[in-house]
Amino acid sequence: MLPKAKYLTNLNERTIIDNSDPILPSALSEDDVLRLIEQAVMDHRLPPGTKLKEVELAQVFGVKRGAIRKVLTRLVHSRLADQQPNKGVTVAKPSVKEARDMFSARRAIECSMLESLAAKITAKQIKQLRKMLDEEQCCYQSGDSQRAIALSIEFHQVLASMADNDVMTDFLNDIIRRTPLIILTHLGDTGQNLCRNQEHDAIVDALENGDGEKAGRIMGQHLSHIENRIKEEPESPKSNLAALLLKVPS
Amino acid sequence: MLPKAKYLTNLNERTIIDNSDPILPSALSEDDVLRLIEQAVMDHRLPPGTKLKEVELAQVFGVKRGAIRKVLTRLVHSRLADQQPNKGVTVAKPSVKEARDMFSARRAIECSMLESLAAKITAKQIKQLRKMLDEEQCCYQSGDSQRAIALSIEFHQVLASMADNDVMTDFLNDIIRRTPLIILTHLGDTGQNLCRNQEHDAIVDALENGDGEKAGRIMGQHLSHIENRIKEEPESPKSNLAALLLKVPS
DNA sequence: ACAGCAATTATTGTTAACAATAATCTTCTG
DNA sequence: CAGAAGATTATTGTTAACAATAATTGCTGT
Repeated sequence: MLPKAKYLTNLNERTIIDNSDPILPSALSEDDVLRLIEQAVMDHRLPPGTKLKEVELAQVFGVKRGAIRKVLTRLVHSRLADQQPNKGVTVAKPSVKEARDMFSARRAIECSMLESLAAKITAKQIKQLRKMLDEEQCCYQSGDSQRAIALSIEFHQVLASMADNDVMTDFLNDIIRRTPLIILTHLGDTGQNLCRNQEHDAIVDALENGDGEKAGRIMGQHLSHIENRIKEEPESPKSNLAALLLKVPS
Repeated sequence: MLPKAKYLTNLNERTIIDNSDPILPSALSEDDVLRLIEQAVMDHRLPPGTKLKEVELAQVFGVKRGAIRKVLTRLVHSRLADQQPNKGVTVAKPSVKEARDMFSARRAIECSMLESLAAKITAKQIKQLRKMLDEEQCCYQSGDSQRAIALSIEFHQVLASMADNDVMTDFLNDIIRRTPLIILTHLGDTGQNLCRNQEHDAIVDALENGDGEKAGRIMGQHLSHIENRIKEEPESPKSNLAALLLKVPS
């Protein structure tokens, strides 16, 4: 028998990115690896709680363990993953409190950004935003909901970049990257789109009229709508477990 | 001649924490080292632009280089330090834009927190806040301005912890840790206290009355006052240099 | 003197081997 | 068979040696 293949030994049945061929298109940089993992988390391909083993990841991406180690450190620092000493790192499972805090933070940041943006937004930027929303609508109607959701998220990020506050933008992007984890752990992978398109439209309308206060108010409601859909849901694991355990033989 | 001392070889004249004796009270943990460096930055003992050499730090703290390496990574990630590949890491020098963005972010976050805090703050917490402010005032009058400034900063942090939003609190603490760098690079080490005590008092008053909107408004003004003192100042290095170089012999 | 160049030193970056810990499997005994 | 004790394997954590790069020094010729 031949020895095991060099790159794909020891993989679970769930591979993270792609296991069709030995993944070495060239050397993957540390940033590349980080982005690939982040994207996998955001795309729900890497569910909360998944163990991220160092050697396995190193083999998958064809990099040294040290590189993976640094990437994991960064993931932990941005709270996309949890680390327990000597036990490894797993993709994070945000609590409901954390979810609530994150939405509250988003409201504060995004409303503030909209108010400053309304005062300086250009016609060209309005046009760009409308184009994005049109494209998103197209994707929904043509059934490409994966891309539609991505565009819906990107809408918020583009707004942030237009507001031109790097500190807030970084923070917001951190939160946005963590939101899919909330959805997945507290709502399940129902695949429903989470942004209401007409609210995005209304935000752009308010911005066009220079009404930052109104834009902020709509954004606040918009985020609350998303948050409420999550808060309604019971905390699945515990309740399920309890229901199973307490089932008395009748 | 004896060989060089084991722990204090190769140190610059500016030692970072203390060079009075070989610093090995026991093993310093990674977190300890991080906190010591952060504190040194916040206390203006480690001015912006200072190079943080790995081996030197390792000797100072009596830890391995690998540990320092991880600490530096964390400092860079929280933007207290800048890293250039193959050139090492230096204490960060925030730009004026970054300073402006940071204050804007602080306004958004702290105002939002105050509004939610006002709705739920307890009499006991009010008492705790007033006690802090009294103590701060005492320190000023007794000349212990170092401690007074620390208390002034802590006031903001305690407000955040009372608001009980972990996501915002983490973010705010990051920003607060970075503010001393702004002060130092754009205003110089004038040692003036940067928070107006009477504004802190007014914030507590508004909180006690449950008037979150007013508390937030005062906080916004309060932060603007601090920010303006910085923005007034010209960007020292460039302008000074130009003034010196362009001085024509008359 | 001083610009250019080579050699040296200093500093950061990487890696493979080792150590420590946790998880899993085996065996043994009641 | 249950379950504890021990052995084995798997995984994470640390370190010292090496490599790569940048900064410094010293030299040389004009």
